[in-house]
Amino acid sequence: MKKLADDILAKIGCKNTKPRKAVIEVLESTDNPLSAEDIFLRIKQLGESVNLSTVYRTLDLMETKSLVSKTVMSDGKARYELTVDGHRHHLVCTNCHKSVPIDFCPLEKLEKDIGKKNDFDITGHKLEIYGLCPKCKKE
Amino acid sequence: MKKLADDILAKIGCKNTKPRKAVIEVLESTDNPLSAEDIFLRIKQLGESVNLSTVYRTLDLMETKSLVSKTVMSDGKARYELTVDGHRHHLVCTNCHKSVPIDFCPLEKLEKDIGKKNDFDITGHKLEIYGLCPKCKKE
DNA sequence: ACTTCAAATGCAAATCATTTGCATTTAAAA
DNA sequence: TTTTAAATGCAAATGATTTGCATTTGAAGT
Repeated sequence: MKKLADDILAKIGCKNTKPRKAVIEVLESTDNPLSAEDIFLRIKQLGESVNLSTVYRTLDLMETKSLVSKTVMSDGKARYELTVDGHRHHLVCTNCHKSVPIDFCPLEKLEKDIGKKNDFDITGHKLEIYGLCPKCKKE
Repeated sequence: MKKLADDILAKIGCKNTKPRKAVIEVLESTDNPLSAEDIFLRIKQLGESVNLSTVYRTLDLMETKSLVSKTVMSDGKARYELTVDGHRHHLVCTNCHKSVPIDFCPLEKLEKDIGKKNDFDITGHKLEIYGLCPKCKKE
């Protein structure tokens, strides 16, 4: 079977290595942003071995190619997610740090106007909504 | 003359010290988010002396009291700004890192609906719009 | 004003996510 | 296969932020 990971690596025009495939496959398998270490650990759980540096290098590479978005969260760690299926925003629990993707973007229509008004060439945006998730509410 | 810094410190109920006043005054004097080091350097320029640790401690303190908002930017450094006059979003130049405050918030009305839909207690959000500023566009 | 003491500061050392240098390995072009 | 630039692993470096601790200081009570 053909894997998305292979397509992505082919598109970037870089070597199709096992560590890179592993990183992409982990990112594919979730809809929450993951930290480099999350990804590292999940790869290990799958029985493979990668170096954390390589995870970082792969993520950086993909970010430069706009295939991954990087967001530094308030805990000081960055979270990464595939942008292959369009950008996405999240509800983030301020207690347990879990996040839930939301399916719309209030910026899409506004960006152009804002850009014109301020003479900026808008290239993107980042939005996160914070709160307490159902579980943490109860505690 | 009465200073905002004094009011703020009184409100938090903590000691009114020179370093803390200096941090708040620097934050008051700008409408861009500043890094801890930015603040540290500006205080020095004003002829005063503070320790960088103290700047961090003051910012942390104020963040816990919701008087300052902290945003970790993609360069890995956090930027801080007063929230005294309500929260605010910014246009951030991806080239020179300058930022311009924008005066509206597309989330205000939507937050409640999103919260209900996902069973979250929403406490806030963070939004940044990226692009090239007028200067950097030309280069 | 003076005393007292918890709170705040300064300094240096520690932390921790991320980055980097370099020797070794590997994908893929010839 | 052979070749070679690109990628990896490992350990050490980096850099923003945090922390431990001895010293200083604001402000509450006298």
